[in-house]
Amino acid sequence: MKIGLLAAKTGLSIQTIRFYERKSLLAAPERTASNYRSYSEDALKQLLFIKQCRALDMTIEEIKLVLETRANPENSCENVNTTIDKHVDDIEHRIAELKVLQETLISIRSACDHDKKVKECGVLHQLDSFAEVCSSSTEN
Amino acid sequence: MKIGLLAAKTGLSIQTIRFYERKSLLAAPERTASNYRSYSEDALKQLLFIKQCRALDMTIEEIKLVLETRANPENSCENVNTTIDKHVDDIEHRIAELKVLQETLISIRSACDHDKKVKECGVLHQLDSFAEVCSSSTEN
DNA sequence: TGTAAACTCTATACTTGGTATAGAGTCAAG
DNA sequence: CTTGACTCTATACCAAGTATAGAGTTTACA
Repeated sequence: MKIGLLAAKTGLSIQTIRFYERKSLLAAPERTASNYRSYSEDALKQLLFIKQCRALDMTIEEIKLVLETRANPENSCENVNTTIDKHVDDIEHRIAELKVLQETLISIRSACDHDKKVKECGVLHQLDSFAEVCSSSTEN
Repeated sequence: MKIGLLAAKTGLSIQTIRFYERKSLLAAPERTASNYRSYSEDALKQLLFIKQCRALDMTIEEIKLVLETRANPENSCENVNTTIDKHVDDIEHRIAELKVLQETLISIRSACDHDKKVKECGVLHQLDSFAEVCSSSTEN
């Protein structure tokens, strides 16, 4: 099958498929006489696997590692599990960071309830205050 | 003050300061006879303000908007508040997405408790299953 | 058979928020 | 007077794609 059909079947864009090939996530396929890429069913399955991994927010390097491991059925799957575990950890950290951020933003936002002028805006004053504190502390 | 001192005072790198200038977040400063950038205290305050906004994960475009609004004390602060509100919303969405992701990953991870071989690894089978489902459904 | 639309090819530039480098010029201390 | 620290511009790089130009190919329809 040609790249357009593969793109339609996977829901990925043509450029993304070529991008994955460049990144060695997907083996370079056969070419027709006119130099068009010609894909097998295996390529389709591989792409769907990759898409699933990307949906789990794994990086291309992580996916590459998983694919390499998967390629040999006798391999230990240890580093696949390690990759997933690390990934779970990363996301946990990110969620924690975003929660702190969220609270900070909500607290700042509460400083200006109504539509005021810039000079009276509590939000802007809050954003400023950090700058002032740091500025004076560096003047020592 | 020269850029190295400004970098030390703000905790930003020299390249980042020049980058903000290129992005018009920071006005181009005076230059010395030898073409070195020469910054005022106001530039320091502005940079700390920007740093605070970046710590809140605001984009450069968002910060630019806030800075422009802030520049005129008689302006309404409405769009500053709108920016913060939108930002809170964005983060909320992102947290929700990450939570779903986290659950999916943990569920997948639970499919392989011990260090097995690739062919027996429940994690890999889970990652595969999505591909198989999609693959067969596109064969209709 | 002609031709126009739809498809594919490569190569390149753009995005965000910086970071890192090369190669050149400048300044201060010993 | 030279060495080291500083600064300058310009350029390339990162992730994970997206978008474009300009050329060649295939398919459909008249």
